Amino acid sequence: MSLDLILQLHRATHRVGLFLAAWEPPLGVNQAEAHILAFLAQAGPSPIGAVHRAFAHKRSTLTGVLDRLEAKGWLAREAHPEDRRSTMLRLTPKGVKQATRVKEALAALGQALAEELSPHALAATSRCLEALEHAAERAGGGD
Amino acid sequence: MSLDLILQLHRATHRVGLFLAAWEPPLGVNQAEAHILAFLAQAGPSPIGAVHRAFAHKRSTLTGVLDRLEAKGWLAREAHPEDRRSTMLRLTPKGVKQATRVKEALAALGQALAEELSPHALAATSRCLEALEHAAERAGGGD
DNA sequence: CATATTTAGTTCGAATTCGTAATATTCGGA
DNA sequence: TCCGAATATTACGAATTCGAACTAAATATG
Repeated sequence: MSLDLILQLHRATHRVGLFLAAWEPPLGVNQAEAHILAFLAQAGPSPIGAVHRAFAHKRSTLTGVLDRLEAKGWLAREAHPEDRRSTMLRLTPKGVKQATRVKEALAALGQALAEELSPHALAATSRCLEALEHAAERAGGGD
Repeated sequence: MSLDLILQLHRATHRVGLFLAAWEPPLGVNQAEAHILAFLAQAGPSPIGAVHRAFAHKRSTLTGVLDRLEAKGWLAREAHPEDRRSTMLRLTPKGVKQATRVKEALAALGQALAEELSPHALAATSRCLEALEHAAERAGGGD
């Protein structure tokens, strides 16, 4: 049953957090911060809303996470050129360096995963997670 | 790349939380509590260690969650018949009722998911998540 | 043009989770 | 029997997340 799948999803997410926490030398970021660094490194400068949609954090939670990353000097809030309500996020050079370390850790996890699963299986999982997101969103989780 | 997969995993987990929070009538539990109720309903009376392994919460966190569930009258801590260090968790009748509601919500999500994906795809995802858990655990996330 | 609604983001207090250390009890093996 | 490991609790401050109210800017509506 897919009840198990949901519980498994939760467990796997926790385990990824433990994995990142155990990385040597320590990354110095928690899971939320790590993911946002990785996202910005990949997507380039992005409005806050894009990050919000990418992770489905509460907005207030996201503000706090961004505050911390900014305080560490890893990202900067800039004016959005086309919408003065909005804020652009850009990694600083130090932030890029930090994001690289996070990506190394995630890549190592991906490597370990790739040894056990075929690319086809990974792609199938990605599609399934996407379907899960859509299903959850449609059925009520709209923020 | 599987970097995306990890980010996607995080996003999907959050969306499940939003889905549960939006369920009507409100479940009255947060995600951690909901999952533990569902787990116990499915597994039957279980030692705390089993729940800990099932979700990879910090032990101190788990103690707090169990305290709340016990305070609400949904579960009881009982002596373990074979190991007097350990504690068995058993849902009360009220807890069973509550767990049923949680399972209905999760089943609805599973239903929405099943409309988009084949059982085969769901099974493949389950295997992939399992591999991810093992990979993360081996590579450093041992608690 | 004036007003209402929507969208983007922050603030702040409360609830939750975490990290760590200390304690107690019991199990299992040498 | 004795000692190390395992199971769980407690305590408590710190860090994180959340919920609700709020500001400000853009957009829609009449």
